[in-house]
Amino acid sequence: MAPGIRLPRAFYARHTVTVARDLLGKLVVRRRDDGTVRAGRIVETEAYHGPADQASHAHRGPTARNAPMFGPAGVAYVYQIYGVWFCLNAVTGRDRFPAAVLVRAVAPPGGGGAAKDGAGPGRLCRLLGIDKRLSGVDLVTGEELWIADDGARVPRRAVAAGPRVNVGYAGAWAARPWRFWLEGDRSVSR
DNA sequence: CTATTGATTCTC
DNA sequence: AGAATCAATAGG
Repeated sequence: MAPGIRLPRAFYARHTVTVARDLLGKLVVRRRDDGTVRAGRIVETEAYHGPADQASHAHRGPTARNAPMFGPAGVAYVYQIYGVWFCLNAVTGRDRFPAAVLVRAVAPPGGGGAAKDGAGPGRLCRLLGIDKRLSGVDLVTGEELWIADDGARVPRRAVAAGPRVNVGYAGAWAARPWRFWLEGDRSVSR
């Protein structure tokens, strides 16, 4: 069993941007089918908020792929991009309001290990063995994937904010400072 | 900077 | 049905 206390549904059921900031420093915990457990500390996130957010997959309404975003908070939304990479999101906000936080990068727990392995949303999913079978699983009650708080404190000044990446098509929404990361962490994507 | 890659989504 | 689109990444 990995260290820490699993985040409750109330953690996710807040404003997307608040959840994105608060997820920094938390642990993504993945239990694989063979029973082994892997974890990574979140060092970078992005917020996606509502049907009006042009950068969000939910902007064009519900589809088979983004259905979890329209459900209750505390559920995983995993999708495949460019045919190759998976990206992990945590659904946030009110039930039926499409919002989620993209986990963009994790650091190997314990500080050691290769920092590059968790830098970037695609690499993090490869590291933790996350694929789209995990889309729609409940992060609060599920046994395969959840997010935990091990008590690590994140100083306010260690958190940096800026525009989201690779969403240039989103017009004015692309400029919103809805990406958060831990300043100076080697695992933050670039 | 470009190539890759295939599920998902858009347009007939 | 076929065409266009990507919440990336690796390699020049």
